[in-house]
Amino acid sequence: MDVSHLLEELNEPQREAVTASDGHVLVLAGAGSGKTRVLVHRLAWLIQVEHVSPLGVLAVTFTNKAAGEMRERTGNLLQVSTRPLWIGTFHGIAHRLLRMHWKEAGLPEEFQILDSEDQQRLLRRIIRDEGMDETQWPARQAQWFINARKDEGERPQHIDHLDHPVTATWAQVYRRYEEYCNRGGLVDFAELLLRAHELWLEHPPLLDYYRKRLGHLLIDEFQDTTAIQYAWLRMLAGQTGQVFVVGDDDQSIYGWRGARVENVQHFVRDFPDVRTVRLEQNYRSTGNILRAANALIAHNQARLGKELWTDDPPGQPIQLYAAFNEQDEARFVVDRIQQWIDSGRRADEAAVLYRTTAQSRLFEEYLLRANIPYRVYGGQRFFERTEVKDALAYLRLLHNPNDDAALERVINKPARAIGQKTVTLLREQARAAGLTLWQAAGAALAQGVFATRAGTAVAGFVRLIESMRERMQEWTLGNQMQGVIDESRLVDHYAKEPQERMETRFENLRELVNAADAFTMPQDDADAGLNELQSFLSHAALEAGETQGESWDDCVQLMTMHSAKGLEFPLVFIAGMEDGLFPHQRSVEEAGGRLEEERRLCYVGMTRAREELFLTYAEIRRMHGSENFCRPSRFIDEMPAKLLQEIRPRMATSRPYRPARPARAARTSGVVDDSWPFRLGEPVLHPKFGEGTVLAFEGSGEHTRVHVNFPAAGAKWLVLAYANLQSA
DNA sequence: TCCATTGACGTTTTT
DNA sequence: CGTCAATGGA
Repeated sequence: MDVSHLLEELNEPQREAVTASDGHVLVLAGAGSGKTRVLVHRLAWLIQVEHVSPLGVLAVTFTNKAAGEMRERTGNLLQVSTRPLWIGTFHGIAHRLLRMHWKEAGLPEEFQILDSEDQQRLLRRIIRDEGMDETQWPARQAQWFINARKDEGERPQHIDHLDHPVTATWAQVYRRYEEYCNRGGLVDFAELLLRAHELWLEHPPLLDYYRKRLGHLLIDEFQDTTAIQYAWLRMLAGQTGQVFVVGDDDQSIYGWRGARVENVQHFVRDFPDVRTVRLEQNYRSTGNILRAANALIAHNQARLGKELWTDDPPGQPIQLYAAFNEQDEARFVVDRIQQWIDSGRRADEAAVLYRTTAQSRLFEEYLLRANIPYRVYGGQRFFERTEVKDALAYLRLLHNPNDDAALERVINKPARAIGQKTVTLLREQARAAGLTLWQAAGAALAQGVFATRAGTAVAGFVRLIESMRERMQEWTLGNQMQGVIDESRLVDHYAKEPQERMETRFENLRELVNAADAFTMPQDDADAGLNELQSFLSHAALEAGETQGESWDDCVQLMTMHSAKGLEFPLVFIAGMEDGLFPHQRSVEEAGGRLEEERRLCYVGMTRAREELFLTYAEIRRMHGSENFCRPSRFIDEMPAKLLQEIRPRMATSRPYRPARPARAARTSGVVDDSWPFRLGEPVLHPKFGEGTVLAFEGSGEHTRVHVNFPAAGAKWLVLAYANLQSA
């Protein structure tokens, strides 16, 4: 069989990885080195050349997007249906296993997935019920504790250091939380993985079946695997499974949420005869960008070692802009994007990357003002919106009324006279009897525990849910969705909100009905024995939808460096290159390699750029309400100076204070902004207020306003045309 | 039950 | 400074 099409587009190391036979493979794939291509070609190679059955391959990724992309590209390459291939996220695969073997996993057939918001609400509930002080024991921290334990594969009984009072308290919360979840058939994200692991651990015949069936395992983004994921993988591989992992230790940026880079080293240790292949040829960025990124990452100690190179020309130097303050930074970035667009390039080729989400605000403001369309990644997703989750909660109750998280959410939405008092009573009853809220409501009604009014209200709610359950059984999914929205009168609840808010909520609910209407159950779910409703609800939890529903067309891309991983753009700005912000103060202070992770994040950010890379920082930045003098990021100093070009000489005069900052090498004189009559930071003279310092500009033409700080009169916004300012 | 004021907090996020 | 959540008065 002619297999040249599988190999001809590959370079030597890529080919070596794709065609490796017998044994395990570790591919250390640098940024932009064709990682996905290698995975896809490997998959195709196994099937077409080694004649492995498509049913015998499992390919695991971290995100749904990556899984979808792998499936699509594999389909294109193989020109056959990818249906039988098991490609999915760790969570998706674990979920499927639990659905197929719910009995063995000790779950009710109708178990539901809790997303992190549900989880947090439930924990808040438990902490209150336990009579704990919420300010001292925040639900967020409980969530962090429990998920971290689960990521390590630990149940409450496995927890060490119970003599430590804090640990003991959280362990107790963990225990209570488990009880709640087990009663209601609720499974959070971390639980999916842990249960799937335990499923095999406790059912050797089952494990044996999967070991025999899945002889080839492919894992993407291996540096991001957690302890439990690695344990799960090892277990599945056993002595016979062939494992092919792809990862980059230099791009490990999720250590803070349980990812373990060490797994890359462990892999070589734990599996026999691992063949390691390095992909170092980069097909994305210019030579200068790669040289700077290489130099930066070389400052990390704990590395397997890798150096990116390219056949392409060096390109432009990396441009460094020292902004006066954060406004000036945003202004500069937006100006440059405007120039890019004016030169005939597209807006969506430009990306602004930053360390913290809060930084997006100013860029949005300036882009809005400049009339440049933009898109912010990482906002709320469709299935996470309040109204969508409310409506879904009703649907969940139809499916499983013992779902406490769903019941609590909507029992008084819209207001049905079931107030705080009644709900508290209900919870106490449930807790005392070890029942779910739904069961407790039934029992309390039978025993006449409630006052008359409350009793009527609760009975009304119970009847509502029961009647919907009975009547909607055979309805289509779309009709069920519309049905619960109508009959719950959920819209009453939003009707009193401000007009605009209300309209978006209604719009989203219509959209949700459309989504339910259009939903077709994936074959995988059908195979796992799910009904359509189960499948839809799981889909909503596991794939919360695109970050922003809006159109994708020709928008400047704003996102954190974390969200930028895996993407690439011709023009990239990394903003806020200041010590304390990036690397972040918290990471610098914390021991244990946090700084190295920040450096890797910077490396990830830089290697997103194809053609041009700008680094910007502000000398003064307003943070938490007060002005801070900033030192440029240490990462800038870790790049070779000859690859950097400073765009504007730092202002030599006019600042009242000088930040403590080591003197930097001589600067090339660059472009001075000439669109305004004064420079930022320049001293000016006002006839009435005296001498002041220019802080910012706003607007253009005769509407230009200027922000000037007068030591005598304070900071003022003045209309430039009338202010009669002179250079001092 | 609802809105408005007050207060605490401030890194990164997918599933 | 800006956001979000919780509390308290009408």
